Amino acid sequence: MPELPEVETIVRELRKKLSGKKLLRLEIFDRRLRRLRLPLPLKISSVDRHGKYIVVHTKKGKLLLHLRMTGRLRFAKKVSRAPEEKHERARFYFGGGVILKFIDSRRFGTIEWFDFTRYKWKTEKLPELGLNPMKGEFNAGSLKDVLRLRSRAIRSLLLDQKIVAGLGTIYADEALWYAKIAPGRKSDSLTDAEVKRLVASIKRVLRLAIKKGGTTFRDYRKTGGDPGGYQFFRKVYGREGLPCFRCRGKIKRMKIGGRSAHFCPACQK
DNA sequence: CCCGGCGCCTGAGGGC
DNA sequence: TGCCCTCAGGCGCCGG
Repeated sequence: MPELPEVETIVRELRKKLSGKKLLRLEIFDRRLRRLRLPLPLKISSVDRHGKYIVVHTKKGKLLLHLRMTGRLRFAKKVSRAPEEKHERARFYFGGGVILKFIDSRRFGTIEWFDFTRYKWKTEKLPELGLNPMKGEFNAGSLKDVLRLRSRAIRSLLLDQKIVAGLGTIYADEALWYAKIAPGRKSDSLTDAEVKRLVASIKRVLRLAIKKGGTTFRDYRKTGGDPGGYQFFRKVYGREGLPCFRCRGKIKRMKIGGRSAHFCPACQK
């Protein structure tokens, strides 16, 4: 599941390879993407991340990609005419013989084009996002403010992209473990000290995961096909029944808000 | 407005 | 070995 660190890793690779290049041609293999139309050719000015969205900037508009669950981007040198991999959904051809494949077995991934001439008066279509955890705007004060407005399980709030942009199941669980906060705690019950720990924990785990190139649990790969490395540093995600690295308690898995959360009941309070 | 629940999808994995 | 069932989970949408 690509979350902020995985998307950031991909964005950095795309930025390096695509900045200044021209997108010449687009091939669509999946009916779900058939409505996508681009004013080609398009010169790529830069590549950015917004939460879990990949944003490709051009003068004419923005291309928004979301990998959802199983989406992958893979650079290729030479390709045959038909889709080469089982789940190749689209293919981008750039100048200089650079080819980028969009592969997505579950088909939840999206590619959207926001044309500047049109989206100026249709801004409501752009995804609405909460605090950016990699920026200074994300601090104990700002997080406390949004957490106090609600009374839901903290785990559910952390997954809400309108509250904090970029966390998914893996890093929400990891951050709560570092902060020693139980995932089921009501958001408005957190003390100032706990919110402070949570902010530090989120920043810490995201930074480490970016440094490791993300978590490869199943589908995620970098654009060259290599796996990330954070899975070797995991504290709770996917460690059900194994001993807690902090207190030796047994890691538990529990449904919270319909999604399974991993945590240590002994040391997360 | 807010929240919980469902649907979208397909492959993996468990039970028998 | 093979079949069937459940589960995985980001996010949009719907309805209470």
